[in-house]
Amino acid sequence: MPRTKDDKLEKRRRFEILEAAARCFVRDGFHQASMRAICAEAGLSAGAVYNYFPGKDAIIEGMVDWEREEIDELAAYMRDEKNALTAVVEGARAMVAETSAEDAQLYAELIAEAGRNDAMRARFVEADTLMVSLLEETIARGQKSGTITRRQKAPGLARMVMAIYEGFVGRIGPEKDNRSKKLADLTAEAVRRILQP
Amino acid sequence: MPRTKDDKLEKRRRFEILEAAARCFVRDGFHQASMRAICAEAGLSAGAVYNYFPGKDAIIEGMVDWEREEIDELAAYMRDEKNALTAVVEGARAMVAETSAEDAQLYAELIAEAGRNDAMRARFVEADTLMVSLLEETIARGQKSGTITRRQKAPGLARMVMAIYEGFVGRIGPEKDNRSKKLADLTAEAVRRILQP
DNA sequence: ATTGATAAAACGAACGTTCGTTTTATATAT
DNA sequence: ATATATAAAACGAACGTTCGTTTTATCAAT
Repeated sequence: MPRTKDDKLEKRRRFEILEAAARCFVRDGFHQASMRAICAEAGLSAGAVYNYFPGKDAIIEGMVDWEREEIDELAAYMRDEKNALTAVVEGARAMVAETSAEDAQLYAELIAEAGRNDAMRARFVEADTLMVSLLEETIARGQKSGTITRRQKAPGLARMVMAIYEGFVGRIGPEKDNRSKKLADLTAEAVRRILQP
Repeated sequence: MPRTKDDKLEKRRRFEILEAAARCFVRDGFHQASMRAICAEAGLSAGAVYNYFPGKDAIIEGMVDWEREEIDELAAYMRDEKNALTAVVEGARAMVAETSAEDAQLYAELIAEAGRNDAMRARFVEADTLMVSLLEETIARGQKSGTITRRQKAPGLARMVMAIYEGFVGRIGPEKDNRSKKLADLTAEAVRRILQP
């Protein structure tokens, strides 16, 4: 009898490879990290890794999808929070607070890559649009209930919030003071100033 | 008797090579752009290029210094403008308005590279610190004269402005609406909301 | 015995860089 | 003026390495 294929094992292996690759990418960048290094980090041989992914590009593309999961979590939180202003302000704070230096670096790599790799761009813009839509929706809700200013339309406000959030994530790198709580507080404060009536 | 060395030519050639390299880097990224492609783009042979730069790393590092020049221009404008609030708001607007899609892409590459290349990091942080200091100084001036809110200290406000500016530069990529005037207007509006009393 | 998973070795292609050579331009000597 | 000497500038083939990937051999489990 043949050895039976174990789906659980396959999922776990794929995830382990992606995690190992992420560590390599943070350290060396997408195109300086070698497949050899990724295989070594995953504790597997080249042949094994190529059984789980068709090539390096597929591994790189796998990095984008993690972002989607975070957005889904954020969406769940923001839709549960009744006060729309609080939802956006605390959502932004949490997103910055939960971003490690490694996450920020990987995110920077993704942005750079999305600018010139069509497959990555498509996935990245998709996630971005989802995020902006979520913000617009929540902000419009707040404008209706009066907790958020009506002096600017929701799409414009959403883009401001998005810029602030991404801008502060970008600042995790240069700021030597690594306590991201400070940055998260500033994020929340800035978003609140933008949105409050 | 020998031909004398032409300093003018040397400066110009170096600049031409950096410009050619920038086009390649925008198209392919720092580590996917080959020296061959850069040489071809510059219209020179490999040997010629290596007469002007010791290697690829030196060319990559040359990219950072352009940022410094922009900051110096901004500093000149902000120090001339008497109204500190106007200086910061319009400075931020101009910086976003004058950033092309190619500039934004190159900037994204720089950020990613600075995160893992020590030489680049040092140059990048230096420019970043200069920019934050300029903002702090101008904001403090505005707080003294009363055109800028005193509810938050200058360092915090400076970091908010910085995040907004960089956040909107980052949005040049994902936003399909390429007219950056819209983004520049949003930038100015957001900065004004953060700073006004 | 047969099948799938893994390891290890090997592949051609492309990389950054080097270096011996050729071309180009100019200052002097005739 | 012309010819010559000389250094700057550019060329481009070739180097050794390393890349992503493929092939081959071995192991473990049915």
